[in-house]
Parts: sequence; C-alpha cells; structure tokens
Amino acid sequence: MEDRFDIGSFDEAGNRPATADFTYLEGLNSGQREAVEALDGPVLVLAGAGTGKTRVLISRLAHILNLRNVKPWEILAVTFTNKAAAEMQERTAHIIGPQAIEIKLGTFHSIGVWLLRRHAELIGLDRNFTILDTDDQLRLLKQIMTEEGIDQKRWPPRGLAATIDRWKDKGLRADQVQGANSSEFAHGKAAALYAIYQERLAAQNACDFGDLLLHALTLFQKNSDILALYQNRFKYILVDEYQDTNVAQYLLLRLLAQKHRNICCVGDDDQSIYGWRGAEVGNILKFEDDFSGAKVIRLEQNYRSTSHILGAASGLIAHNEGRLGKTLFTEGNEGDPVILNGLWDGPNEARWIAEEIENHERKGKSLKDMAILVRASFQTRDFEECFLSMGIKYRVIGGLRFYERREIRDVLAYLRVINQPDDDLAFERIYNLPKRGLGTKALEKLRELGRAENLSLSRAAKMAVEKGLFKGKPLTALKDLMASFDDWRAQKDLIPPDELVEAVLEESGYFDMWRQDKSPEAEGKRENLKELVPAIAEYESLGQFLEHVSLVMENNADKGSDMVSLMTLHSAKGLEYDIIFLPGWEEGLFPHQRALDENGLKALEEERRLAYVGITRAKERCYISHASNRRIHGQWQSSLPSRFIDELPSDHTKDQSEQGIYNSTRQSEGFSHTSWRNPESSHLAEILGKRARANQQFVDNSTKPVDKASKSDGFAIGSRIFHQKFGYGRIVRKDGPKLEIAFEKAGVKKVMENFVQAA
DNA sequence: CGTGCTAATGGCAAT
DNA sequence: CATTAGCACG
Repeated sequence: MEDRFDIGSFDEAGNRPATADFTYLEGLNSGQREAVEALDGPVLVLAGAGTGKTRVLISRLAHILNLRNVKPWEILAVTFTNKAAAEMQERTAHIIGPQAIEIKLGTFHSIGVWLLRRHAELIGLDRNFTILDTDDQLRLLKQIMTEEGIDQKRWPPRGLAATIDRWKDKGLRADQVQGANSSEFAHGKAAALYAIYQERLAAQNACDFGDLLLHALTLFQKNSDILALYQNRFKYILVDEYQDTNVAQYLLLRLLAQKHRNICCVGDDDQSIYGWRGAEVGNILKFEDDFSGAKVIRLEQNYRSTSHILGAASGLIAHNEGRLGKTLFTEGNEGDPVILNGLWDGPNEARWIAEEIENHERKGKSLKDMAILVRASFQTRDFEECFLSMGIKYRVIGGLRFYERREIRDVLAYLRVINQPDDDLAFERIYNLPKRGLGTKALEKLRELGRAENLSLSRAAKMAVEKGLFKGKPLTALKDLMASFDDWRAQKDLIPPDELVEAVLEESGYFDMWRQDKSPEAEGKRENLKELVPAIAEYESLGQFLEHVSLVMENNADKGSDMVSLMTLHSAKGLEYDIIFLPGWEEGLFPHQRALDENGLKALEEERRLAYVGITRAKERCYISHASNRRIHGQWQSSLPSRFIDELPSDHTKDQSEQGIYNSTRQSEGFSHTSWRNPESSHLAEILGKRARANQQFVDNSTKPVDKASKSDGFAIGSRIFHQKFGYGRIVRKDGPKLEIAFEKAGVKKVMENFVQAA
C-alpha cells in the first residue's frame, strides 16, 4: 500500500518523528494485519481468546497516527477496565512516544465522567458532583423505600438496585420506563421509586455508576450541538471487549461514530460473561446492521495455549448454540492434557492444588505464573487457609479493596462532605462519628428542615445552628462540627490534600476514636488510616483523589513479588498465566444454581463461556477439579461434578481422580438412593446416568418449576416429598414457598417448593 | 434522647 | 457470621 508512507502533516504540537516507523507491523499474521490496516469505515474484529487482540489494537492506534492526518486527541479508545486502559496507554507510548497520553483513552465510565464534568450544568448537576458507589446507592434506596412504606423484607432493596441498574444499562431514564404491573417489584412501584431516586441523587448533586453512562447519553440526545462537537472531534474510535458493552454504551458509541463512521470494535462472543450486568452480546450482531458495510475480520490463530488446552476449551464452548462461530487453532505444542480431579471436599481440593503448586515450584516455576480461578469469591477461603498453613505466598485479586474498608470509607465520607456539601449520604455517615451525642432525632430535625427549605443536610445543619433550633449538648456538637467543616473547606485549596486529610483525622476526633478503641482490629485500622495519607499525596487536589477512588475499581496489588494469584473467573478476564487451576466445578456452584434459576438456558451458556474464559487463561497447564462435599452456609452439602466436566473432550483431558471418589461422585443420586459414601456402588448407574443427568438437571431447574408452582399451591406440613438431590423426606416447616424438610438420607434442609414433588 | 447490649435473621454470584 | 432490630439504661 503506498499510502502507508503518506505520513501527513504533523508536527507543531507533537514530537512526532519525521519519518514514520512501521516496525509494529512486523510479525503480524494476515488477519491481524488486516485488522490493523483497515483504518477507515466500520470494522468488527472477532478476536478469539489469545489471538493477540491487544497487540492489534495498539498497532492500529499507531497506524492511524502514522497514516491519517489526526491528532492523538482526535482518537477515542475505550477499554473494559482501567488496568487495560493503562496498559494500552503505556504500550502505545512505547511505539508512538509521549503523545500517546493525548489519546482519549479509558473505560466507558471514565469517559462518561470526563464528559459530565465538562457539561454538568446541562444535565442538572454541579461540576464537582459526587459519584456514589453501590453501597451508597443501596443506602439511598433503603431510605427511599422506608419513606415510601415499602416492606423491605418482601422486596429486597438489592432487587430494586438491580432493576434500576438494568434500566440504566439499557439507556432508559426514569421518564422512559413503564409502570410495571402490580405483580412486579413492590407492586409495580419500581418505576416510581426510580424517579424518586433520581430526584434524590440530583438534590445531592450525585450520580451513581450507571448514571455516568446514562447522563452522557442524555447529554448527547438532548444537545445536538454538544454531540456534534464530539462527533467532529473523534475521527477514529476503538472499542475493546465489545461483547461486554451494554445498550447504553452501544448507543453512546453509535452516536459518537455517526459522523466519521471510523469505528473499530474488537470482541469475542464466546467470552461474553457480563450478561448479568446488562451486557448484550447482541451488540455484536447489531453492529453489522447499524454500520452497514462493516468489515468483519476474524482472528483465529491462538498464540497463548497449548493445543490440548485449546482443544478442551473449544470442545466445551461448542456446546453453546447461537455462536458466531470461530475455529481457533494453534501452531504451538500439544502440551499436556487438562488434568481432571475429583476430591473429597473443599479443603482436600485446596490441599491437592497447593501440592501441585509446590511441585511446579520445585521444577522451577514461579508462583506468579500460577493462578487459581474460582466461580464465587467465598471459594477463596479454603485456599487462603491452606496456603497460610503451608506457607505458600498468595494474593487475592479483587477481594475487599482498600477503599472499601470501613475506616477508609468513613474518612472518605468526611472528604466528600468537604468537597461537596450537598453529599447527604456522606454527611449521614459521619455526623455522629465519632460519637458526639447527635442521634436519630437530631438527624430527623435536620431532614425536616432540609425538606422545608430545600437544603441538603449540611446546609440545613448550618441554618439550624444559626436559628437556634438546637440547644444544649447537640447544639455545641453540631456547631463545632460545622465550624470544623468551614475550616477544612477554607483550607481545601490552600494546602496539599494529604495535609488536609491529616488535619481532618485529628481535628474530627476520628483517629482518636480508634486510638481509644481497645479491640484487636483497632490497630490495623489506624495503620490503614495512616496509609491513606501518603496515598492522597499523589493527587493534585481532593476532587481528583475522590474521583480516582470512585472510578478505579481494581486494586493494584503489588505485582512484583512472587505470589500465587487467587481470583474469580470474572476478574481473570484478559489475563493469562502459565498454569491455571479451576476448582469447584460442581453442579450448583458452577454452573451456579442461582444463575440457572433466574435465567435458564441463557445463563447456562454464559456460565459455559465463563468456563471457556477460565480454561483459555492457561498457557501451559490447566487443572480442573471438583469436590464431593462442600461447606456452604456453614453446613455440608454433597455435590455432583459439573456438567461442564462431561462436556470436555476426553482426548484433551486426563482423569487423575482416585477411583473411589471420582466414580462415586459421578453417579446420579437422583436415581439410586445409595449415597456417595459407598464407593462400590453402581458403575451401571454412572454409565447410564451420566448424560441423562446433565439433561435432566437442566430441565428440572429451568422449566419444570414453573408449571409445578402453578398447579400446586404448596404442600402440607407432614407430607412426603421427593427432591432431585436429597431424595425422600417429610415437610417439617413451611414459610410460603420455603419448605423445611427432614430428608431420610440427607438430614434437615431448607428448599424451595419448586424443587420438590409429591412422593 | 442517645448509647450499648443482646437476640434474631439473612446472606455467598460476578464489577 | 455479620449486620440489625429491639430493648434497657444513663
């Protein structure tokens, strides 16, 4: 292509080298190269796991800057995580130099914030608005539900939060959602509650996470001039992890790309694992509809995994229907088969994995090249206990993050009130922390005044003090607090943020509170608080620090030291390790029962994709295991191996289970009443039951309960029933659809009536 | 009216 | 198992 050397006219602003350097094109395969060179018009890159899509994205950025007459800030690149954004920025800088930082690069959310701060007034916010996290969101919703007199036992606030989040994911504002029918959440009041929630957010000058996208969308939809501004600016748009975009994000992209139509989305439908968060795989299909003439490029050569690993993963994902269909291949080694193992219980499983880890370590592998990926975060516990006792160094990625610790959140609340006086949620958190003798009555008084005068709590507090609405102890307490806030606010822009935090910690008495606390954890809390000060010193202003805290979800655990990584499958997305352990492949845990109950086949396929993501993280070795017994909710439950294990092609796996355990766990307890305690029992049942079980369980869990629920209005106490997993039993207690059943073999369990049948 | 204790209860799916 | 509601006390 001759225009490869048309380097255009850059210069004045950048330190662009006079001659463009195209070395980044070297070593790309034909698909990758095509994806890099198809600069103009809509492009959809279907990039399988490990096919080098990050490299493609980065080369493409460089290529655009080399060949097209655009400035870095005229390119928009969107990633899924802040970490991915940072990596892309860094690697791009490596190729094109420091001007890489000028590229508008970040997550959808960070770009949303950037837009909203610039145009806050157009969506009814002040530019220093607060970003609430899910915790605050939930607290606010609880408040509203209490005020509206909605029974929170019957309608869990979490459910409302999820409903509102889903609406926002779909790009629906409160005025766009229908009043649901009365059988839905809170007798159909969800839409009304959504509207109230939004009003309250606005009054507090705050946004939740979903708003960062929804407000941005609204901004563009209602202000064509602003939209035009950004449409013109962003001449090239790149989107990573496109399969996990939700509708709101999709609509944003569509608006932004309309003018120049130079949009390149990279994704893999087989790795779509965020459906529960509103992601729509359908966006991949819609892309070709909305951007007619889109060029579709497939990347199918895998550079990451051995052929056994790739074969196992491919065989598994082949069980999904409605895939776009990619056939990954590798020219790499065959490697070792995926190891399967069945263990007695969770701790045994952890022990086995720990031993394998030590084996590999003895053979010269580093701990940092190994990872354990679990389905649910509670599973990390067995491993942490085991690793601690065996002295294996580990780190948990994505566990409780620093900024989520209670004491840190308390201080953040102080800082939020200083930065943004209308932040009522933050005010409520600290107005009586440490204890200053202000209780619920005082708060109620302030609320009342706030409502009457249309003021936020801290403004109402100030007025109440001036008007003498309080007397005695509460008066002095509130007066002192208000004086302190005035003081801190006055200093906010005069002294560095870390000094401000120190002042707040001391003057508020918050640090003293932990000094006086004699409980064993107080010291740790003080340590954490001390750690916070230098962390803040890295930011120019308080506002910047607060924004960082609310946007950066990932914790940057120190990568340097040699430790095994422990994380959920979800947070493993985009990562790779030499050796991967995938424990807990048991029916009910993986695929997760609750996902299946709520979303049936769709969820099952998403679970399978999650399994696929897990296996494809491995470069050299992959271990999959399941335990026959697992402690959940404090009580032991027996469990069957995951149907996903059956779905792995046997020519790529090697079963290492000890005869007894593996066989016994694989038999169908639903058919025979022999329990897993009897290893000799029924090879026949195993052979017969295997395939049947997978089907049968699926049918039972997703479709049958519906008609059963409709035809029987519950069972009487004392009646004999049959349960798929626990066998026969009698009902001993009953609470609506929740039954407590004394099983003949399995003991007393609580189960939903949907899962039992009359015996 | 605020605080601190005890009892009860729901939650462990993933950001 | 940790939060929370309810209660008794100061």
